[in-house]
Amino acid sequence: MATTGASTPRERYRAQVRTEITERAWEQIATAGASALSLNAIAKQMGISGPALYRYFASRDDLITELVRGAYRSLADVLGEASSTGADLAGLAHTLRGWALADPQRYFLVYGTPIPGYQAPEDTLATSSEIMTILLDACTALTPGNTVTAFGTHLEGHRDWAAGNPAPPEALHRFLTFWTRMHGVLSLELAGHFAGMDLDPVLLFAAELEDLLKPRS
Amino acid sequence: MATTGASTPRERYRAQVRTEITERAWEQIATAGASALSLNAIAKQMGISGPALYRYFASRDDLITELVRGAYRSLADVLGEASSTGADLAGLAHTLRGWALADPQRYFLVYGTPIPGYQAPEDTLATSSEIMTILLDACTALTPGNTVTAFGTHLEGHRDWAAGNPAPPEALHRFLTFWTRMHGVLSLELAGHFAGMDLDPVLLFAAELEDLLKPRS
DNA sequence: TGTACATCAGTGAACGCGCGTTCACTGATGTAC
DNA sequence: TGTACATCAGTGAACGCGCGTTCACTGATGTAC
Repeated sequence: MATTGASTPRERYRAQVRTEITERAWEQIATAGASALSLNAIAKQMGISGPALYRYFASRDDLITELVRGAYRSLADVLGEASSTGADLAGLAHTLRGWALADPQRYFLVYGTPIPGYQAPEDTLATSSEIMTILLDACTALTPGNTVTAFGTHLEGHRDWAAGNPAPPEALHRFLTFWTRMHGVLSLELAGHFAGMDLDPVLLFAAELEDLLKPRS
Repeated sequence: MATTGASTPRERYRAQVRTEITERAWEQIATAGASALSLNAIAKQMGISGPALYRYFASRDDLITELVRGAYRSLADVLGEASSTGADLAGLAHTLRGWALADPQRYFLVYGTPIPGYQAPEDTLATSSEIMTILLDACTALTPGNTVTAFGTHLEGHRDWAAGNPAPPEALHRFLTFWTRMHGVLSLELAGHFAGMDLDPVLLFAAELEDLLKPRS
């Protein structure tokens, strides 16, 4: 929760209205999906005229960009918080799951179907790295004594994305496995693909996590 | 490739135009995403007037439904073909990957971010079962001698979705693991999340597949 | 084979709608002296 | 404390646009005798 420097009444008011706009925007996304986001609809819901929103966001794209930024930021914050209070990889996994379930459309805005042509703002790359770093460190804490896999060896030669993180190859491999497996279970669960199957998604999640935590051959 | 009963010239013509409409629709989805699908735009691209499309599809939703149906059908066909020519679980995995890479937006239409409020047509449930059956059988062929997991035991009591398939609990568990892990790698790859990372997605896919094929403890 | 009729693909005008965005404005809030 | 001025949030009218969909129609294709 980064504190803004706002201090004058006007600045506080502006910040408050901006916040309300983004809240309404999230509500709308949850109801009809990100592509149905409409500035006029948000204004109507807030009881103000459409053009008034242009005092707060330069365009519709600008608002979406802000939402994307907020989603990344929120995930980085929640994982950072968990990690700094001692959570290990299993704890982070449950934090991630809680964050995803709290607002599925927020999860999908970041990790779901990309809108062809839409480019995420550059500064989300930094937040994305922040998230990876937290998870990668948790993987490093878990790997001592593991055998290096073939894929781990590949990664050792292609580790630019790890941004200087000294994680050993086993940790790099485990991080990717963690990411893709958690995403696999979560995204199918959130998309409702297990809905008619009468199975308990949390048990599947737990089983995948347990397998992930085992020492690797 | 189920053969339609069409025989008169008019029926053949109709089928051909319907096909062209869906082809243009796919092109448009690939360019701007499923939510941007516009009947008028398709008509313009085909050089005919907008209302003419109503001879072929009752509404925009009807067209989308047809696309969804086609996507499921196509995957079931391609997996069925592979399976009936002797492919094992690994072969099916590569078939799935090939199908997904051939048209990412088609993959996402089925397994991607759901559009809140949109209901897939009921008959896709049958095709979905068809897909599951093929994969489940391949899992069954792989499981003899494996230990039953806790999650496998849970599934034994919640196997209605397997539609009478006599797969043992280990196979049920392995099927779900197969599904979520493949989806995890594929959907992140197709969404471009590995793009800036300079790693080879096919190696990650292969590593996950290899792990999946190992006997389970 | 030729004529009379039915079918049906495609047209063009029209409908109401909601969208993003601009612009000149009013009126309230804050600032300077 | 009171007045003069500047800032700026919000309004309402207007813009052009593309959408899905309907309707009465024209003209070509197919069918029946």
